[in-house]
Amino acid sequence: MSPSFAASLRRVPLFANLSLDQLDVLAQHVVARNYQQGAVVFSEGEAGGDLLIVHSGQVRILRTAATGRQQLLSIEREGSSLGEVSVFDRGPYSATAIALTPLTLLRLDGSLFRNYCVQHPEVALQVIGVLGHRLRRLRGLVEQLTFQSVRGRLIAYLLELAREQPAGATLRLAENNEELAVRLGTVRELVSRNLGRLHGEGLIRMQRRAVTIPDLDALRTELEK
Amino acid sequence: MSPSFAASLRRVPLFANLSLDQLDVLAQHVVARNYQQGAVVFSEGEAGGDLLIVHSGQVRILRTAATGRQQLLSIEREGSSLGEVSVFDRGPYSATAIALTPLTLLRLDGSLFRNYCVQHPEVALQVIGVLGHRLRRLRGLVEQLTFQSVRGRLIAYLLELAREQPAGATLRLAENNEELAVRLGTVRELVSRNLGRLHGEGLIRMQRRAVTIPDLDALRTELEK
DNA sequence: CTCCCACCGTGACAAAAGTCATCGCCGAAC
DNA sequence: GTTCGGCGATGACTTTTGTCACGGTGGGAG
Repeated sequence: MSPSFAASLRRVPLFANLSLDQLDVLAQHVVARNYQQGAVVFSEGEAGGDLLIVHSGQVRILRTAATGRQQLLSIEREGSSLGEVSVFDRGPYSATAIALTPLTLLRLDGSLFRNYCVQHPEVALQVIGVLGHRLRRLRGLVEQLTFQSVRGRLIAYLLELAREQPAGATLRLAENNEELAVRLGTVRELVSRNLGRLHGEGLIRMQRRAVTIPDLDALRTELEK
Repeated sequence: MSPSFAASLRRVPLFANLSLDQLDVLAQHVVARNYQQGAVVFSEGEAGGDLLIVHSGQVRILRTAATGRQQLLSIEREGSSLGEVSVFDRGPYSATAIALTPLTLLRLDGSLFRNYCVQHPEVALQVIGVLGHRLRRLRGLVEQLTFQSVRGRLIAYLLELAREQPAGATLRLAENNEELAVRLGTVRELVSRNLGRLHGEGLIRMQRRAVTIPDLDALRTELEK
């Protein structure tokens, strides 16, 4: 017997407006699949078509260049959905998805989901909401990439991390410099140098991968120029 | 008497699935407004909420930095819609819209349109389609910005223009270097220099603003490195 | 015809980004 | 304890990007 995924679907924003009964029905159409950490879930250009939902774990969504350089677009966690765009325009995936942790995805047939959206416009509106959110974030990324230096993007990211933390707390960089580089759209060395420079200037303190920001405002000011 | 805008609405992809009668109904709720060339339709951060439709003319959608530099996100023409994201999440506009030509926009009340999407899920699906398209384009932009030099982006743009032309034809640059810079996310001088360099290398021929590409493949190859 | 003015082109720098190679350190495996 | 491998730091350069300042030009307004 396959387990019921209704409980998992309940945590999916896309399905926020559905009743438990409705979730049960959907859950019966869902197929689970596991991925090892580092596994490629799908690649840019590949044909998509189904809706994927993160049941557990995290996925990196990124774009890859021929040179091997990568740019992180987002990280999707439990409850997030992937590949909605492909579901609706039936086009290929426009990015690559790689399991950041051990990962379980639920797959829902594309045409089934499309139909479901027609039958349940609330769900369609949620899809719109999710896409809208992505669009906003992506525009932010574009802005950072065109207007800010690597330094600026790094500072912005540190400030973002700091916002999720109690003020003054030391934050652990979960990623290594290579991953940070992918996030910021640059290369390892520049991350290293810029962290070093920020440290040298006293704007951050660092020991190992633990960062403290002695003066948030000073860092913020730095961002404006 | 206000004119009927049903004919105009017919050309809007969002409403592609609606009958003429339905369009007539919608048309009655629409308010037109004119803008001079160069006029700011809305600014980033401003509160939105209504759906805007390009009745005639063109709008530039762009993001602006504090320094005055700009990055073009898209150009919307007759039949395109603006501000869908704000309609559905009721957030502020995430970009600035500026009339590129004399412009007439139709405005449709946000909550009315949201309701309409619930009543007519086909319309909601079209919204999803439009947002999906934007997302794809924007990801392409992100890729260009992170992986390509100004030169590369310029070449890519020239090739894109060339694709819309009969092969071998000379293409007119409709934009001046300043506007090209905004499109490519850089500054005027770099556009000038890079065009000059491409010319010097024989990859393009230029007289005034008329560009010919003697060897498309040569230019394409150039892009890969 | 002449005078502007909007645009283009460029030289000269300064700063940032990216590449390559090398060194050192820490922690896990043996 | 020793070894090895992954990761971070960094020096030395090259290339690209961006800034400032000027000089030139062509086309429209008067």
